[in-house]
Amino acid sequence: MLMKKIPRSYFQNNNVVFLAKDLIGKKICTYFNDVLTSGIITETEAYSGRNDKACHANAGRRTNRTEIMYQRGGVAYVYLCYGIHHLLNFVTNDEDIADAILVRAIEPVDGVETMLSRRNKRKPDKTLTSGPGTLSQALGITTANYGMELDSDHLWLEEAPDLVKPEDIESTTRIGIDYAGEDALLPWRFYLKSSDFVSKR
DNA sequence: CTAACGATTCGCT
DNA sequence: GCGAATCGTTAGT
Repeated sequence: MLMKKIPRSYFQNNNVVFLAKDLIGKKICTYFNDVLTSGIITETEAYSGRNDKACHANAGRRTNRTEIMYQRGGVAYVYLCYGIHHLLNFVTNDEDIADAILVRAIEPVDGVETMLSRRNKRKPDKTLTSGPGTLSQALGITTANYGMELDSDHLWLEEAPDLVKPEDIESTTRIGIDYAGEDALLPWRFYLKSSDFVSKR
């Protein structure tokens, strides 16, 4: 099935919360070492560079790590969490506005054998890609892909294969950001209700 | 230079 | 349910 690649301009939308929800159901693909792996995005979280204490680049915070978030939307922000997990984000909005979307879960589609191998697993189940660290591992994404364009030959997104209606999507508070104070209450996490591949209910 | 810690995961109880 | 794993980033001395 031939699907249309999503252009980088898609990520330049100025509403990161809208985009985080809109990304549910879309397909993310990687092509490393002549192997295609892909999955349907089932869970995301929005982070706003302005007025969001949970965001690494909140209030103009500019470091080597967050620098990529200030680029024009359409590139990857990958960072190492707990010294172990590589977490994948999509940089969105315009230049100098450090919005990003964390991909928290996908439903495997192509290259399941490769994903199993990368994850050191024998059989596919919901633990294969239902979490921000595990899906990155399954797709072969590491901090080496920091700054990679999201319409490149190695990492790209495709239009949703199936229609996802607004009522198919649940919105809740974001995970693991208790340090953000009142911003931890924002309903900026989205997931596909019908999917088994969701990190937490 | 030093120390604390994290947008997590896994194994063990 | 709890705690270890593990290291780059960050802020403070």
